[in-house]
Amino acid sequence: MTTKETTRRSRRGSGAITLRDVAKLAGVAPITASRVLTSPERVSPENRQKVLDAVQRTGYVPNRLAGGLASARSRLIAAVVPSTVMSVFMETIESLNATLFDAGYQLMLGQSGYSPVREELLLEAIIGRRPDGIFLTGILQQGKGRTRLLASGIPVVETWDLTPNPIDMLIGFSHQDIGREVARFLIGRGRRKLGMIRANDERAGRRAHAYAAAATQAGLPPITDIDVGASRSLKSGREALRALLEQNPEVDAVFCSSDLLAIGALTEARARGISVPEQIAIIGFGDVPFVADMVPALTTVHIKGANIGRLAAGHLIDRAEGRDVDQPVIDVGFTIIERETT
Amino acid sequence: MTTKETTRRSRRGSGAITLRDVAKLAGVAPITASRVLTSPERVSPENRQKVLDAVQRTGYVPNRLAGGLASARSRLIAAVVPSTVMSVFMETIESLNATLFDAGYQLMLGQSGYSPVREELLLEAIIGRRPDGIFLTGILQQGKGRTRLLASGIPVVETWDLTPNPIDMLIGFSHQDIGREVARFLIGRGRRKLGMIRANDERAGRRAHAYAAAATQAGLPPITDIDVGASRSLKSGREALRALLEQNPEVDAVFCSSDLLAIGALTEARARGISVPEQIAIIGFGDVPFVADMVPALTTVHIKGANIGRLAAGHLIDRAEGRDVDQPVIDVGFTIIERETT
DNA sequence: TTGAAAGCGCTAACAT
DNA sequence: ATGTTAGCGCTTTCAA
Repeated sequence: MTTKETTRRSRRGSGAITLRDVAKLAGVAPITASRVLTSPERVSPENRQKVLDAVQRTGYVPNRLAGGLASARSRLIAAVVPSTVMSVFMETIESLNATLFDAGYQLMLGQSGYSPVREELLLEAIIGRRPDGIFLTGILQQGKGRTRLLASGIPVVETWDLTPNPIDMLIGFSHQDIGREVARFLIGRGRRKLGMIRANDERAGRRAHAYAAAATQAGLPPITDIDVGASRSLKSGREALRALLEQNPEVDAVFCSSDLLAIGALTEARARGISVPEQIAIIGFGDVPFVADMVPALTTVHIKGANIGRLAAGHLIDRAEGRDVDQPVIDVGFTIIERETT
Repeated sequence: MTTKETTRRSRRGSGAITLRDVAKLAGVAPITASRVLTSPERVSPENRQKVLDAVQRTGYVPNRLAGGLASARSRLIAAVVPSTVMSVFMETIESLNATLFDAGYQLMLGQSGYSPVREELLLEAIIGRRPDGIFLTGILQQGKGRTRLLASGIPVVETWDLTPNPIDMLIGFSHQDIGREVARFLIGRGRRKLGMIRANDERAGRRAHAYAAAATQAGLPPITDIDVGASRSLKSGREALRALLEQNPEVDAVFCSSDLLAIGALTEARARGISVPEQIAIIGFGDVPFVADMVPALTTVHIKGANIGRLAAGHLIDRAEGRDVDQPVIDVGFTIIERETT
């Protein structure tokens, strides 16, 4: 009775039920209760039942902050995306999240907003949470962010791109190949005056370069390239087609850096009575869910976004659980889906 | 020299730089280093500088798991959305996330996938992380989830709906009012045979009911209601319009439960040579970014999604920091934006 | 203004 | 199979 185990302490704490409470109620040591929840097979059926009953009765929900701190495994995965609204990446995030959740991991979402400054801050915030893995949309070439990530030792998977020197794991495809193949595709269908409408992000830039190079290599005149800046809206697609036609009225094919821009171009073409694909062929990028069912259905470059998410989740989980990843770099490729606009 | 401070312990720990390391390097106590990072004004300029230097030199990133555990403030906010792909909620999530990030909070994203079972599991996983606040898309009527949330004591904001008995805070609008006003809007423009195309979610159901009731009340024949199930694709919008016309060839106005369904209906109408708005008026819901610039531009119900996110973040942060929220329930309303399809 | 001590709630390590 | 002990890395409390 003079022992201190019933002593008031209580100047801190959230007041929530703890593992201690559960263990006390079940009449076992805290570690036994802990084992019931993490490796039930290592506890006798009787004790297991007692603990589970206590959990039920108290409505106990384990504090993963504490668990993560003690075990150095947060079961948190962080994902960085440039943007979430109408973004081609969300399919990837959705499957990433679903796969992670089923394996007992939680997703933290960060938006870099296409800004390097913000990305820097974001990475610091992320590392502070000690996630078991980090998912990056795109790749991270040199810079402070890359250094920090490397130093953190946290498993990283870069995606939606390819690079000879990934930080760690990589699941993507070649933007250069896409640009080249789209050019060949259009040329193969008799197009000769190629145009491009694109947002000014780095990946779209690489697609554009390869596209232009392939055109030149085929002996065509230089492509007409319209940069819409940061905006990826349907509206800027419309405006861009207008600008494109002004610069080069003879253009007979346009590669757009996103489906939304392509729909904008398509809309503008229709508004001007330009027939697609007869006078102008239009091809998008991303194959967002609804472009297949429009009239005319959009020809576009399909990326298996959900697949990227699933693979990335698998890799990250493997690494988090100490398993080796046999194929740390995967090229998931792409497909040009021909529909009615080419 | 016989003190234990230099004793090897090292059987645990992640090996990362800790506050201890920084403090040692700066020649101060850990708590002083801690203060530099949380309340710098309480530390002398000299010590402050020494600590900041040490942070720089070591590349120290505070472990927020440990901080959260010690302070009972995780600076984590959890958000539950039904889906992320092409979803009208993403604008809300984006502004929620941005506002939270600027205030030093991190967002955890959970997908309920429109399934109550999954939602249940998700809530348990979320509560386990001890977030400082929870953002819910939609409202949570009775059920285990609601009970658990209430029991957790975590601040909750429900959104995108209204209810007389919110769990805690609420930022939304009335789906019933929308249904009624859309009906009145169409009737006011001379439409008499109203149709509805909708996904089978509960909120769309309430809009549909009010819409139907308003039609009946105005002395119109019963509306024709097409349920597309769980699918919200453009394709199902097309199929739905087909079904609608089969059931009721005379229909002269269609209210769709999402913009994507509306675009589907629009597409099908065009494919069949039905002129919009002359023969059929079409109105959507959500006002996703690009429907304003299509041809024809879609008439739709606009919700200030970004506003909901910002307000919700503000409320959650206020509550997390112990401030009172003077307007825990906010009706952000809606606007019918008339464009070219009505 | 600074620091020592004592935890936050959990789990790894080492017994038994 | 179960328990004891000692932390994880930080912050609160209390004292100087």
